[in-house]
Formats: sequence, C-alpha cells, structure tokens
Amino acid sequence: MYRILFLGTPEFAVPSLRALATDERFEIVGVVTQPDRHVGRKGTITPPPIKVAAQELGIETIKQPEKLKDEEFITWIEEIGPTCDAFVVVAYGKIFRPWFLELPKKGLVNVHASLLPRWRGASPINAAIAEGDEKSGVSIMMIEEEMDAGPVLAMTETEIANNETAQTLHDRLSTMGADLLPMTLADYLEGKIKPTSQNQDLATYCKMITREDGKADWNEPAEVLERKLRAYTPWPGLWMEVDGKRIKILAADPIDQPGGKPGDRVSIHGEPAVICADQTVLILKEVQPENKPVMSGADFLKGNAWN
RNA sequence: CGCGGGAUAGAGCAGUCAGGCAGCUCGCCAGGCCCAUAACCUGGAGGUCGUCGGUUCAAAUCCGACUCCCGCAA
Repeated sequence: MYRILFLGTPEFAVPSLRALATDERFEIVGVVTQPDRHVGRKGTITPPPIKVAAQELGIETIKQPEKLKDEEFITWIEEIGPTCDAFVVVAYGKIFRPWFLELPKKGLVNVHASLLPRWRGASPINAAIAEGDEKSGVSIMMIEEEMDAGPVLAMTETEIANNETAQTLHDRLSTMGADLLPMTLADYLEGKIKPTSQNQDLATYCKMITREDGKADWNEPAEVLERKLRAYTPWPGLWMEVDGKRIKILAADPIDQPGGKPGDRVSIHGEPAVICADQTVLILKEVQPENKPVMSGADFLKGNAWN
C-alpha cells in the first residue's frame, strides 16, 4: 500500500478523500485541514467538511494547523512526511513553500478544477462560467512552487451547459476528480505515467472572488451579466442596490431590446428589468431583497417601487 | 451570547414611531367593454395582523417571552 497524506478543506475535496480512503492501494496516514471556524448566523464553530468526512472514514490522525509554520505541526510533518509516497492536495487553501514540497518521496499531487493551463488560480470554476467557456474539467497535476503551474498527469473534460451554475459544475467536477484520482495516483507512483509540462503561453489566471465581484455593472451586456449570475451562484451571487437596499438576482433572462440608458429600471410584461449595454436588457425572473425570502420578479414588482 | 432586518387576505407590500373603522398593488370570482389583451370599467369573495401572556375603555400598533424566516460579518 502506498502511504498518502491528504490535505484538503471544503466540500469539493470530500469525494476525493473518500475515493482514496476506500481504495485498497492506498493508506491514508493522516489528514491535514483548516482549523474549525465560526460559521453561520449564530457564529457557531463548525469543522471543515474534510474533517467530518475523515472522522466518518475512521481516519484517526487529523491535523488542523493555523499556519504551516506552526512549530508543533512542523515537528509532526517532518517526521511523517518522508515516510509518505506522496501528499494529495485538494483545495486545501494554503500555498506551499519549497521545503514542504520536498517532504514526500514523490511530491505533491493536486486536483485542480480546470483544464490547465487555462484558469490557474483560486476560482477556476467561476471563471470558466463567467467567461462563457464551452467546456471545463479537472486536472491532476504535480504541485510546484509557482501556483498551478506544475506538469499534468491526467485530465477529464466536461461540457458546460448553458444553464450551468458554479454550484452544479462544482459538484460534477468534484466527483470527476474523485473518479480520476485513484487510478492516476497509482499509475504515477508505479511509474506508468509521467507528468507532462503545461504550455505556459496558453495560461490564464483567475483571482479570488470578492463580494464586490457580484455587483451588477449595467455597462456590460445582459448576456455577460447572466453568465456572471450563474458563475457566482451560490456566492456571492449577482446583486444590485435599489434605494440603498441590496437585492440579489437569483435568475434572469438576457434579451435584445433597444432603448434606454444602461442602469435604467423598466418593467416588461409585469417583470422587473434593467437596461444593459449594447441594446440589451436583463429581465429579473427571481430575486431576493435584503431581509426577505426569495420571490419571483413579478411578485417583487407588486409591492415595491421600481420605475 | 458576533451585528442587523422581518412575520398584516392566495402573492408582494403600507400601516407600528404618535393606540381609535383592516388598507394598497396584483391575483381570484362575477359582470361589462373591445377585432383584440399581459389593456380598461363595475361589483364581489377572501384576515386568529406569527404564537402566548401583560398594560389599556380600546392593541396590528405599547411591554415581556417564544416560534419561524432572512441580510451582513466570518
């Protein structure tokens, strides 16, 4: 059995951990994940999904260092690291320094949610939808010092549907990564496949998303805004401000219709709409005003000033 | 005990600060108008004002507790 240390944090990484933990070829010697954080409206302390999954899988060694430089963690990792054939990293959430990359015998293997070298960085799933890519996928690659730039071991593609949200694509890629990981990892450790360098010239990059990214810019065409809506679902979503109050736009239709200035609020067939760039209009099909439950655009229009 | 908002007719909302007839828009039902309607006109039905208790001549409104929902922050 190959000795593997797993590093990961969010829901995206859970299928990969399960796939490895239930595979007879691998022994998970430990799981490293982010510390428990305050989560939710009441600020209750919640463990990251990977911690919960690891406990369910009966993995006893779970480390949650605040920083990779914590002395206690360094002592532990320097002892166990060299006994591992590889570390597997799936959305752990921290950048690894060179000393860390040299710990396991055959390096760090990473599952990345894009078709590298496209969309290196922190939000590949969102970027693929926001930019209107026709396909996405998962890449399994070797971690090197430069972010997401290491050579690739394997890839799987998937079509992006025209109603795809970051949520649905996230879930599918999460499963695809888990399906591809065990075989790829075993083949790599057995020397059956070699990493292939990325074409640096084709690399594109995406940044960490912030709440402000979700604010609707009506100087963009409606089609782009609708893509952003899906790209930023469930967070931060597409939103706008009306009379100082935030309104989330949960579903919208872009249409071509001349007239009006970008940002003008109009109503079309009883539904709220906003003029966008290039003679386009975004119809708001489903919205959620601040402190209100989700409602249809038509319902919203009945009780709120709009025009 | 992280900060804050909300619950009123089937839907969306006003009314609460300053207690005094239960309102608006839409939908629904009936009728009218029109070549036509996602248009217009007339009439109608539909409410334990989230729950429990308190104050008061009188509570959607003031006070207390509770339930449920949501925005922000992380």
